[in-house]
Amino acid sequence: MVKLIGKMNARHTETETLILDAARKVFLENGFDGTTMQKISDEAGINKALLHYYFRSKDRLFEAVFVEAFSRMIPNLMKIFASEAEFPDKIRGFVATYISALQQYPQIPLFILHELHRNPGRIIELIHSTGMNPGFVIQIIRQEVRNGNIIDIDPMQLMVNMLAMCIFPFAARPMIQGFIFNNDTKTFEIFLEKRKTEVADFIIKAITP
Amino acid sequence: MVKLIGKMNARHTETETLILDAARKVFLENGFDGTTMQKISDEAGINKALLHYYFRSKDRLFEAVFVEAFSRMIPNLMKIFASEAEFPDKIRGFVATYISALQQYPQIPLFILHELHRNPGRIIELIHSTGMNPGFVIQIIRQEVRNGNIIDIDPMQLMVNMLAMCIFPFAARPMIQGFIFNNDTKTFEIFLEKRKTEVADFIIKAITP
DNA sequence: GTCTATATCCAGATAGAC
DNA sequence: GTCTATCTGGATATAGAC
Repeated sequence: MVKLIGKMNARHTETETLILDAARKVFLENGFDGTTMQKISDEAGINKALLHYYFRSKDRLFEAVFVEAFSRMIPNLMKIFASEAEFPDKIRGFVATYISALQQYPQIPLFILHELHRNPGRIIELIHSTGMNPGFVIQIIRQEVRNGNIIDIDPMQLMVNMLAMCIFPFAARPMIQGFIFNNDTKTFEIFLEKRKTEVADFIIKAITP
Repeated sequence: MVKLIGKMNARHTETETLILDAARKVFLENGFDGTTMQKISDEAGINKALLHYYFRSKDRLFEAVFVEAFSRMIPNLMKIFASEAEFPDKIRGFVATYISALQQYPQIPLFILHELHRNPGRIIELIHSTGMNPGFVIQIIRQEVRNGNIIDIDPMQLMVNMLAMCIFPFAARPMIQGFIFNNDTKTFEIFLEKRKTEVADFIIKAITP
């Protein structure tokens, strides 16, 4: 009994976690089509057949990784907009927190964008499963416009602008780093760090009346 | 001789063009890993073996498509910045022209971003082969800052902001359309149309002193 | 130049020993 | 639960007939 409790409390067995870690790494780097079960089992240091023992198919294993990554991409950052802070401070909080979150998993944006393109149908299921609601932020923005706190701007456009400036640098990293920074990783990271405040300032200046 | 001239003037034979058109379509939609030679030959309505007759391998065929797409992605829009127009008008021209260009090939952004991620080394060759120079635009912006025509902003940050707001909506279309527009294609297209002026206004307001 | 047929390889998945 | 061995399908690529 005592032994069992120890085992039951762990949501995953050791091997299962080992596999998921390896799968996350390989899938995020190479996408679904670019990933083979062999690569994953090599990364995990176990046998290929074990993958099928724990997760029945490549699809199921991918789904586990994708859902996890997706929930990180659409974070509960929305809560920042629900706070009582002034609107400009909400912007500042959102931008800084979001960029910081993405810095921890920089491959997620491109991964999600590519896989959503491959299978757009998956979106609908996932929207509901994450329980997030973009319409909420839209409402907040609309209210700020009505109150005259910000200029008359389409909330959708503002929201996409915000997301674009936060997410794009991660998805386009090879291009930006290669073109503009002569492939210097360090410079690019400083650039990202500065964006946490620069982007917020940029947006705020654009929308204050 | 006369017959030959007719043939020589055509850069590609009929079949070659047929293959390239099909390859472009399939590669842009599915990426390198998601594409099979079978799909391409089906799309072209010819035999699989013919692909290898005209282009030796899948890699070579892909390269032809990629280079063409890449040169569209990094357009000679840079020339707009070389004109004698006022800086705000340059912004307006760039945004409107770039978004219009992308509307014609909406899958290009995600395709390029994904493939560059898969093979970043390819960038260096291509930067030179296209003969484009991002440093040029940076210089223009820096000059405007010096002249006091725009606020003191890091030219790199401004440039990335500009590119992000133009390109991101195309790369993230399934997400934006699915989340914000309830999967309504028509609404999304109107949204894009409006961005041609909205984004420019947004940027100009953010950078005018 | 265009086809059919085939060689070769590697992927995902399963069977069965331990 | 973990391994080796193997099945089966589908991929790129080539050989050779027409």
